[in-house]
Amino acid sequence: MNENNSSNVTTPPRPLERGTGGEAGRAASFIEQKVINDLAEGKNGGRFQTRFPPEPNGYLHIGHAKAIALDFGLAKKYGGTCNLRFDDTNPQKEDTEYIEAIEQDIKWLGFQWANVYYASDYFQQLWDFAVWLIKQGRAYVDEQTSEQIAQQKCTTTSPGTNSPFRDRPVEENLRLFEYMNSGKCEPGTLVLRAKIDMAHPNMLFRDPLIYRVLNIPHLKTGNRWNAYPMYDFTHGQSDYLEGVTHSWCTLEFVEHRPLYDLFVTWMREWIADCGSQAESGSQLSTFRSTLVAPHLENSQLSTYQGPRQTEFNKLNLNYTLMSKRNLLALVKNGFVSGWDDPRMPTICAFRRRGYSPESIVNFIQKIGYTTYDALNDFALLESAVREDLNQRATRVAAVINPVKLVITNYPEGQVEELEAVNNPERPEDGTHTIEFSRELWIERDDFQKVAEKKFMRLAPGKEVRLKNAYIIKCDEEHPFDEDADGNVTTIYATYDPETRSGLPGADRKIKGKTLHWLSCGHCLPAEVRMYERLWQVENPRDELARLQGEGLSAIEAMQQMMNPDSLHVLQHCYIEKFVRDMPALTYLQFQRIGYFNIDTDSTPDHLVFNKTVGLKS
RNA sequence: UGGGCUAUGGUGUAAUGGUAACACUGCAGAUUCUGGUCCUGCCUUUCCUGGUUCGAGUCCGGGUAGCCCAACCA
Repeated sequence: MNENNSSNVTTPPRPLERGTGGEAGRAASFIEQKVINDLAEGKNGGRFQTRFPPEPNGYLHIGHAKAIALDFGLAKKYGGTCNLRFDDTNPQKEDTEYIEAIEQDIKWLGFQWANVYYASDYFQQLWDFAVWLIKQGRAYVDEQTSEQIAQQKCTTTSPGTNSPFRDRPVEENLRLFEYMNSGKCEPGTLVLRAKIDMAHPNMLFRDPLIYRVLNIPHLKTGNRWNAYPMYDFTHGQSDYLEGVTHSWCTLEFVEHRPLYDLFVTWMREWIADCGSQAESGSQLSTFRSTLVAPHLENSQLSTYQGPRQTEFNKLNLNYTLMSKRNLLALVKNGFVSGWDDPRMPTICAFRRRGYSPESIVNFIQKIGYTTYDALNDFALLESAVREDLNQRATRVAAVINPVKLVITNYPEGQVEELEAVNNPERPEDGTHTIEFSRELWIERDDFQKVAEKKFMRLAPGKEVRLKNAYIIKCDEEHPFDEDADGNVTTIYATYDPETRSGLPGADRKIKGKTLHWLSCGHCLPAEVRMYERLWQVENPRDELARLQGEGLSAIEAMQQMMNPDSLHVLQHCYIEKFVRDMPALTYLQFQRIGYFNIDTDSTPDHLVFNKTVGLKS
């Protein structure tokens, strides 16, 4: 190999500002402002703790990246801690596959958790708390069907009515709650409900279900539990038990906040009550430190004011469907090749597609955090990825729609080694060698039999420069061969030996542009996968709802919205030998075409590339 | 026929009662051995309506529009 070949073919990640907003010139979001204020006021003794709480029921998508950048990003920026907590309260949808993928994606994005917790870690405390609520007369076992319960909750516009089981005696409630968890209780027959207000304007307060029977083994707790707590009865309490100070979530949870606060308040009462029944002060202290935020010092516990939920707008992107449920349907129905199909909005898909983690995080910074339900233009994301890849991608020549070009005055059998810059944005990345010879591949699009008005590339009698090589001129007498259908099969040109890049004669100015090219005898065949948007409608979320409202199934609606041309596999492409042994996911720029990366399917004997995003044109 | 949240150029975001700005998109130009990058310029903005105030995008009232809530999902 040539000495010029640079050793750092894969460009190392640039050091990057990881703060969430607040960089020079950028105002802090309202969320960040609250953190700044809380810390300035010395709330929670100056302690600051967040959590990222995914349910392990699917892969993370770019919407999660927005939450991740906030939860982890602000914790890091302001000296707090962020824990990863799996909200694993529904064993019917959860899988360890997802747990591993979620951890991998968070790390890939460049963030670190302090601890990994599971909501299921607190099942015992939640159970004990529920028992206490029953004893307090604040919870009861209902044995109506879900339809009956729904009917009694009534509609958003009119008050509900009480369950006939609302005033069941405490002893009976305790017995039935125990039975719910026995494994003998038929799922769907009994639920535990909090006794609040069936006429409350907030539907969530109409005696919410807090425990249901599933009789399904749990990833973490196995067969220990058969009755499982619901989200609203778990989330705030988990935050509290962990010592979370700032609990951030998306806007659809705004009306959950009063319930969140209520259950946290009740839990404080329960803990205080347990404490008052303890026999001595030291036991109380022991009890508190075991139960509440075990990692916290007593002094930190004493200043802990409890978690505060704040909501921000989730990420919506045009031409993108984000909900995990629908992404799962795409995978299950084979509409895409998997969770990491490069057309998916998942983190793993963006990784495979060639997006850098920095570009995703930068995009998140740019769109910010507000309480407005925005629909972001995908161009904002593409601009972020181009900005980052322009700095780091290794430039190579690839011809994706080849046509043969013969340099008629170049000696047959002669081969020259020329120098190509790896990245003009980073001279320190060095150069590599390319071969020039009589027969070359160029892009079919770079030649026109009769040049259009603004066409500045190759055409009969016209001059262009071949990148890093010579100025050539297309023959006027016999410029090309064509087949019976008029397709050009070979183009003929002559080169000007004085104009080789680096020679004095190379400075000659010509009208034509600079073309990329490959020597036929010195390049490799390649498969290139070109992607377009998966959806043809700008707002798939709303359109899906609309079509389903018209009676279509989700599958039918998705088929109707899907872009039939979202994937083009180009089998007969050529690329420089330079890339042959580069690792999968290497960031590349195919000069004059776009940013590409090496697919995870690629092998040295069968190179496969994904189009990340095109160059601006 | 209830409750909650929201409204600033085509898109997103800022302006914390005091000159409406930044990025993206689009258009035009300059430079260019990538029709890329870099550089220059341009286009386009406070939902409506009352009020408070010396002064309102910002505060208040009334409209209008959009989103969320009637899962044994999270």
